Amino acid sequence: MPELPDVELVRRRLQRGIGGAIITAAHSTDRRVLRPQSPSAFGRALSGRTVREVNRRGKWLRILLDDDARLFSHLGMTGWWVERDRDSPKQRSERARIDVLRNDGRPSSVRYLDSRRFGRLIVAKEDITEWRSLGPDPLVDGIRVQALVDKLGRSRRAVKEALMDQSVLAGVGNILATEALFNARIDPRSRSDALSRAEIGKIARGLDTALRHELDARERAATDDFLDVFSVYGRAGEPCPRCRSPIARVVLGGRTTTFCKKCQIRRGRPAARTKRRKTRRRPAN
DNA sequence: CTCTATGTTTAATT
DNA sequence: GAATTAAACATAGA
Repeated sequence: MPELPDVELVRRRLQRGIGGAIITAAHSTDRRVLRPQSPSAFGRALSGRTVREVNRRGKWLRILLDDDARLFSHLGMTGWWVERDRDSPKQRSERARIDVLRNDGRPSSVRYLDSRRFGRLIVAKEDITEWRSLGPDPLVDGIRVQALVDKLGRSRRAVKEALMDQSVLAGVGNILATEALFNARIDPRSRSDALSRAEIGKIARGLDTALRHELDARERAATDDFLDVFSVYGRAGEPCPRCRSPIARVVLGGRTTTFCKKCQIRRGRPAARTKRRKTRRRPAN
């Protein structure tokens, strides 16, 4: 579930649950999620510390501690944090837990759930490269059209692939990019550097609209379940909500992309590439 | 059984 | 070198 709106919701939840609290215990034994750190380092770095604040940039969360150490959390594809009673049993997908004593005196516990384990937990003394190399965050920094023009105008990739580049705008994933381009009425296969300034302005607006719509839906949702509040994402074959023509499906940058061929305008095509012989790589076994 | 999935990194290829 | 691509990671659900 994690794209920017989901991660922002999780940030607020963590801030409420453990912001200002003393960590009484922290455990994780999952070497996949902790890669490449040792499970003992996780507990050692967190236990006894006080949580100063919980921040977010793009899809990364940062939990700042009183000794200036910090825990970074990326949710991958299926990661999620939940607040539970301290004695609440471990779920199958639980990969880590942090138990705290809040300053209102109430004990609490947050659990990291992640069935596929694409997510990561990283303890560090300073900001990690993955965090520092993120582009501007649409909520934290706002979306500046000129910055987008500078970046998109220099890329020859399909505009949707460029939008999902975390150094262009942090937090834009497959859903947001798909929805933003539908709102902007621009074909996701358009060559990024073929777009006019006005069109990039429309993408910025479309992104802002999609972002607020999803954040709003997340805020009022009663559960953590996947929310289907999208115009075209996941709707291949269904009628376009604007013109009723069937929604098309293509693959860009390895990700399923849906759009309306009728009302999303194409601006140039991706760079011509020489045909390539079909080759098969043997799986690393 | 097959196919798909909200993300990122890595190795291979142009 | 850069840029682009498919595959890999691991699991659940339809």
